[in-house]
Amino acid sequence: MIKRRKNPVEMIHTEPNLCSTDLRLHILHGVPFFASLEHTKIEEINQQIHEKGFKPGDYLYFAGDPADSLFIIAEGRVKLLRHTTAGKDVMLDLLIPGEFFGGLSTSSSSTYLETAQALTSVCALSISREGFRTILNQHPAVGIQVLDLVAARLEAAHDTIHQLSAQTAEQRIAATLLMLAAKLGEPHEVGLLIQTPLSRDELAEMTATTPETASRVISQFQRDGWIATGRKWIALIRLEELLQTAEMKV
Amino acid sequence: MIKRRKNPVEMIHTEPNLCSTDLRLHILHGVPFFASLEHTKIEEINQQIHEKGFKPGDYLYFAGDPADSLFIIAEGRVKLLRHTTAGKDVMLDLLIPGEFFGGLSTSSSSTYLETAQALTSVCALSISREGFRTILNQHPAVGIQVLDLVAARLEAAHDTIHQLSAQTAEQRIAATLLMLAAKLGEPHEVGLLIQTPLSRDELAEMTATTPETASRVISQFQRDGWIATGRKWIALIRLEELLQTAEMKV
DNA sequence: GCAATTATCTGATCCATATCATGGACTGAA
DNA sequence: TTCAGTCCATGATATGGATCAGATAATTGC
Repeated sequence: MIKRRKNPVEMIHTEPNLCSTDLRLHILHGVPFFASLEHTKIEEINQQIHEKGFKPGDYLYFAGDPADSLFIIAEGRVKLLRHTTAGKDVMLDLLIPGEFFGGLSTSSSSTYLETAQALTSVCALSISREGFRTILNQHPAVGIQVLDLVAARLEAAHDTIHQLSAQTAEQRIAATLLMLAAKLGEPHEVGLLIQTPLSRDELAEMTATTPETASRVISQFQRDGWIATGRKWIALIRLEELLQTAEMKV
Repeated sequence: MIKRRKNPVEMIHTEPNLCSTDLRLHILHGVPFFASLEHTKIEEINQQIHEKGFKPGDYLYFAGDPADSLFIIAEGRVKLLRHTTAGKDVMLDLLIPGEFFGGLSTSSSSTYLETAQALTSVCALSISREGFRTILNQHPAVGIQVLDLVAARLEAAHDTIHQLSAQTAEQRIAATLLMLAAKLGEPHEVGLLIQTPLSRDELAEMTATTPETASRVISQFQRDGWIATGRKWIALIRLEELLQTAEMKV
């Protein structure tokens, strides 16, 4: 019987409301769509940026709130959720430092459609929609890079629609683990560790399954030796087998 | 027993390769992201545009083809498909005149991820990716409008993910009929006619169901008096009941 | 006008996963 | 160290929809 290990996921320790100026500038420089800007431009942008800290479980905003700000994660992890009227949550994205979310809603939709919730301690930077629009007008190269990133998200959403339409729960879970490892994976003695807290509930939210189904599949993957896992953590060991499962013909 | 009617959907008669210059300029003026450009600019853009005609069933391009052009539909209807290895098609979008598709793939994906297929006779305009990028660089307002349109598509894709994750086949079909009526609906004596050829197979492709399930649900909606339907056509009669079905708690 | 083909409808059966329930293990606070 | 709360694992049962099959109706081509 495989003995469960202590949770190897590092809990990110950010004091709420403690984003240093150095961290902000470091993050802003690292944001892909500002990469084409000069240092002085980024410092100008920094003047328009607000910052806020959140504890795990805190909500950055709710669906239905006025969509007046764009957010960028400086530290921590955030999930974007849509709620059903039956109370079931669907996780649309798990975001990491440097990623933006929130105020891209078009003018025809003046409220947030998703809810943003902190998975860990989070420091988030925000800029008003007007401020962001001004940057887009003044710097076409920024607009093109944002367009490329949103187009890439649209392709990823189409991947998900494809999976949900034609794949089994096991295939979707295998594919999701591989996607998370590509995004958040860190080599660790237990395997390629997905470096974020990840409960069976959250995995179910991402794969259109229930916690019970996620638990059955994850347990089977562990018995097969493909992953190592415990409470709120998963590390991949046999990526090749997971890849074959994800791509298997139905 | 409800007697089936002759197909009220008008078959669009476009001679392949016969987009008049008038039609081209009319369409280019109507494209939302060119709305901010002056007439002389649009005529300049018209110089870079190629046109091509397609018969129903023809493929504009296949998944895996080099992604070198952006397309705009001048006339007709096009569907975007992703194929599974098991041969099941998933329809991601049904596009109408004025809508663009194709060459927004980011540089990390140099081939088309979807297949584009003509549902009717189609006249399509195309411009190279380089040409389109030049327009974006020269006209920031165009880039911002394209960004808004792609962001709106991302929201629609998230809607679909939400539906696929948490709704029944009947709810998804009701929601899809309403979406199609909002996009393509024309008042007709049979009801609000979805003005495109639409078989049970195609409806199944859009709703992650099978043609048999689509047929059962559509027959039930007709028996309930909510729609009128026949071979390859559907008209909505009781939109309120369909809306309630789509939003019903699971 | 008729035959062939295509599209739709309906029935029977099967299955993947949800639902409901229970027990065990781990974590954190007192 | 203990206990309450949370998370996970597993079993039994129910169900929505897929699969397979056959019949009927509409359309198209000769």
